[in-house]
Amino acid sequence: MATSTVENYLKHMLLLSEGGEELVSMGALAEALAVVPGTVTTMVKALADSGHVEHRPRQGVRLTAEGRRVALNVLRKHRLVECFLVNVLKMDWAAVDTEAEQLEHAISDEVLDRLDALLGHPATDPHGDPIPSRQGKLDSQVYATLATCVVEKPLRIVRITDQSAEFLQFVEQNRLLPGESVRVTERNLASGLVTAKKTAGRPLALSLAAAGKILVQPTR
Amino acid sequence: MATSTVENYLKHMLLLSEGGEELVSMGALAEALAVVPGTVTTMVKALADSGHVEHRPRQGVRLTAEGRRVALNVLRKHRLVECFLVNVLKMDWAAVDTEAEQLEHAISDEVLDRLDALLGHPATDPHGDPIPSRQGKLDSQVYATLATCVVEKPLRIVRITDQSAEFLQFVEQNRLLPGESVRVTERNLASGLVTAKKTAGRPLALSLAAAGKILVQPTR
DNA sequence: TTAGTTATTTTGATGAGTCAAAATAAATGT
DNA sequence: ACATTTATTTTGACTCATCAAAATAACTAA
Ligand SMILES: [Mn+2]
Ligand SMILES: [Mn+2]
Ligand SMILES: [Mn+2]
Ligand SMILES: [Mn+2]
Repeated sequence: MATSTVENYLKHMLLLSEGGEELVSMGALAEALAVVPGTVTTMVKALADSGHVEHRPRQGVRLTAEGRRVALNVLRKHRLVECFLVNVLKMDWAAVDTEAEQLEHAISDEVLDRLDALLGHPATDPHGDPIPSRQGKLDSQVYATLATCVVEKPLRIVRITDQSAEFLQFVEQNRLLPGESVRVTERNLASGLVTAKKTAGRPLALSLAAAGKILVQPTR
Repeated sequence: MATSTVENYLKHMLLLSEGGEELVSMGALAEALAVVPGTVTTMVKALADSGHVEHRPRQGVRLTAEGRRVALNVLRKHRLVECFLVNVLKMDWAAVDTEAEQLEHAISDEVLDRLDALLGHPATDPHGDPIPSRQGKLDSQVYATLATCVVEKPLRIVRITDQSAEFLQFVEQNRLLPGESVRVTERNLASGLVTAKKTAGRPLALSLAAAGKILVQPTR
């Protein structure tokens, strides 16, 4: 069995490659895993030996089919556990990522299946992040964000792509949760400000950086 | 935070001392943890340095108040997780010990509290093992077993003190689960055999060793 | 081109947890 | 009392995951 360290390396490679085939840089991986770059180089060489990744020295690293399989399984555990913590245990959605970071390595495939059934086979976790299927299929649909969407068009929030407690609390405070309706009333590239408005409520100002973390789709 | 290795050492010391103050031998601990005795000596010295245990060289080891506190918390997690797996996820009671062995190190105190509430603050786990209270109180009541109880007296099964899947499956097969009524119709020390009888059903033969793992109390 | 900047790799070291095998202490039996 | 058996401790070695700091390769700007 893969150690939790190995599982974390593989999961973060999957996340950093956007689910695709792109090479992930050593630096990005070091940053994501909070270790120094030299550590990543060492580990990646070991992962290449065990057949989980393909290492292109000085260019980057990519998951093999086997590495991707393991990574998807860990990601599925992470996101289903988040669902459980929020929907069943009623925990704060800003706190569950930290919890799931540990639990994703501790639950068996058997428990995973039963959790999935208990929760009714959800497609996304509480942040709108897609849950890989049991067969390893991961939704890779590309969405607009509050930083890139058409102005004045009515939108539905589908996903928040920042797991930090601070940002998630801000989102909750301002009722910008997945499922909510919203529209952008103004966007000023020069000042870097986006103004969003919910059907009921006063306009809210966001930086472009913050707006870019809120994924939306046109209301059908 | 204690590593999961440290948590396992402390938890097994608690179990091997029967919750009391007795010294635990290095050999017993090595056996329980499936490591060689030399490893235990090394680890116990480290645990003594960190204040979790008191080591009497060549005699044994015992938990300090702090070590006991940590051990009780881990044991509480283990047993509450077992309850969750059996009562909520409907898993086989013979399989949950292995699962809980990992999960006991991965869940936070926050999740522990919420699981406890979800389950309705159970006093015992699916095997009848007492769950330490949030305050660190552990029921230490001494029970008779099918190997020691009075013959022909009506009894209620309260606990199975063997976590092995084989034994638990045997117990389940023969409906000797905690809560069930039973009485011993015969006990032969020479042959080492105990005959137990449920109100409905044919008599069942058990070795003294097996009978000693089934804890009972007189039906009130 | 060439010098400087940045990313990556290499090297040497560390801590945690483990084992094998040798050394030692304690308990036991005659 | 002494030799033998058994439990424990010590020693030296190993794996995994990590860091600090030096070396190297690759990119970038003059
Ligand atoms: Mn993790
Ligand atoms: Mn999430
Ligand atoms: Mn454990
Ligand atoms: Mn149990």
